[in-house]
Amino acid sequence: MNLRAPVTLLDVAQRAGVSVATASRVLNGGDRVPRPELQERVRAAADALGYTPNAQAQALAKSSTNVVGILVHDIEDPYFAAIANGVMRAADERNLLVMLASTFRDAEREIAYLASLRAQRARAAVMIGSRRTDAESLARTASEVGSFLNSGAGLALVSQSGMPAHTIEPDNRAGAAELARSLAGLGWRKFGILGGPEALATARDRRDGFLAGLADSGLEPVAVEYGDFTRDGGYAAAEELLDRGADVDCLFAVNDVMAVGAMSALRARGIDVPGRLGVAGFDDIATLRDVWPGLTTVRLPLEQMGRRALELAIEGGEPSVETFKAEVVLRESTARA
Amino acid sequence: MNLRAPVTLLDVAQRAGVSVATASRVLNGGDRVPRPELQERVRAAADALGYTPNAQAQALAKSSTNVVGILVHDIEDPYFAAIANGVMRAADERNLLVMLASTFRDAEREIAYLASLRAQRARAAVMIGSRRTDAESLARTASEVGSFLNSGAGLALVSQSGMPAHTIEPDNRAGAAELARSLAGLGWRKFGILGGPEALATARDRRDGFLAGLADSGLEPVAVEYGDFTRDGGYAAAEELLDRGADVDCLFAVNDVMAVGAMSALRARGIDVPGRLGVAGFDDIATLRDVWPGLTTVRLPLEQMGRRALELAIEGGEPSVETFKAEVVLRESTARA
DNA sequence: CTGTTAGCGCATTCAT
DNA sequence: ATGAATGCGCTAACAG
Repeated sequence: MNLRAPVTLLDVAQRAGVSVATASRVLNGGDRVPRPELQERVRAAADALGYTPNAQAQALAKSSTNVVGILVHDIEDPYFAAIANGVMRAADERNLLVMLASTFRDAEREIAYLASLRAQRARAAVMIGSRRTDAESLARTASEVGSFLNSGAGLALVSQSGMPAHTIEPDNRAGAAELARSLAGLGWRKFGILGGPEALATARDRRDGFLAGLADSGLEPVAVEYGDFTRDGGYAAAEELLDRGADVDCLFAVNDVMAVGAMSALRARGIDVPGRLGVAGFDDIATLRDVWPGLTTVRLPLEQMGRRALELAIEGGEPSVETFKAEVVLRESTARA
Repeated sequence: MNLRAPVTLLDVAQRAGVSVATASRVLNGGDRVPRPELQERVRAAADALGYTPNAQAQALAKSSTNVVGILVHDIEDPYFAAIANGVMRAADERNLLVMLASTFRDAEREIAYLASLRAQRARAAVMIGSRRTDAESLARTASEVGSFLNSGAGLALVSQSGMPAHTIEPDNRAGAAELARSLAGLGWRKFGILGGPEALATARDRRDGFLAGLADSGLEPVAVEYGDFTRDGGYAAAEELLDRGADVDCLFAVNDVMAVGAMSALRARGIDVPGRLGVAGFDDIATLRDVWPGLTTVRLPLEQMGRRALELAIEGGEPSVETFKAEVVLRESTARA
């Protein structure tokens, strides 16, 4: 009740006329509990004084915390938000506190955050999103990942393989391949691919999968254009491709936000979708399910992937790899007249 | 390097042949630094051993942490994600670690999280989003807020007034009023309002502001329908309003996600926007800027609001109220033929 | 300038 | 069943 009055366990114990040990036992549980009468006395004293255990001290004493970390590239990107949401729900169910960091796609920042989590003695961490395959920074990240693991904490990565930790992989290749076959089945023939940065495994896999799917249908892309893995990247790539005068009838963007950017670019040029050009994306971002024409895409169980990642990170054990299937969702943006 | 080997400051000190105090001084800084030679010895020993300071112990020793908390209703909602992003950027600049909790709109959970932050001795916290004005739970929240503040931590609320802490308020009323006047100026006359839960101040203020703006133009709404503050809420409210056969020519949804839901409902019924019905929202969610027809809305400086909230929370001091202006953004969804 | 020492708040043996 | 004492890892006086 008083201003700035750090009430400690000792205060509570004294007011209740017991030892700190006893107070600790009733307020924390775990151990064999004291006699009912004492319990009440302690509890009464505790909230009379407005006692709040000092989590830092507890952590130090039992050398273990209940905090887990989440690393994402950008929490505003709905893809990451969805996965992070799954991690957070799972954490909440286990009474774990979450430290969330947005790395803004900066490898240095990411490494620094991981180190911070280690300093916090976090119980586990989940890293979401694929890293650029730049040899040097990848090595430095791997090194920090090693230290993290060695500290005894658990770790799981989503969409990033090659690290000695649990891995959750969306089946990007298979999903993209199936999408390609579905699109071909619909009658589309002249495909243009809007790829992401070559350094991102996720972007590469989706492109390659799509290519493989086309091949299955005896087709190959008319054009491939690359851009950032963002809305603006999709917009720019689409413009580029159009400027080059590529003779395409359907565009596949390696993720939904790029696809939406591309649709805006087409609209700006008065190109009707799907009338003159079909458009498809990947992810099935919930927030984008109401765009018009409805975007054909490949659905990923984002939230579940997040949940599972946390479970694996907490469980620890030998590194494992779990793949989550993707499912094609056909909507109006690729409907044939 | 070794598995599960908690390297402590003492280990480093011994290996460097100095005292823990010295080791602490060079590894942490702050104090006057020891002679260069010792510094190197300590640093060398530190990373030879792979030393990582124990943040818990540090916090306990200097009774202060560098963690701040963020409470949002739902991190998947782009509105919250945008504000949280601002908070996180500001935190990053100050080298503060962020604990993020999604309360899933559960008051109990929110209170529990605040208590956890207190237990963690968080330096400050930012609560985003307006709470339901349910008397009892509001009182309990207020109580926990009081405790939090009393613990010496800073606090700032975004979109929630009435608490004895710093407050960031978007100017919902003025923004909605200006939107109403703009729309009226465009020639729209028969307005339907898709309101949010009456218990949410944000939803109420926007509706009331819109009403006031209409009044300024000598108009009043033809119909008002309420729904959840979500995409589905907007969809349902729009259907409801249509089913009642309300004679409207323009719909105002109190936020963008509701507006987008409403647009889908209209589309499902073959109602052209803006041909037969205009539609407007509020927030100017970035992810929705590519919907078609482009959604007329009211832009809020979401990220800046988040940044400012953190600054205020960290600064502490007397509770203040800062209002952020909103700006009408006219797009195709309310264009008159 | 550097080393010694006493807490920080709590969990936990070990006695009683 | 309870209390006393020790240590968790580190910082901050206080000495030397």
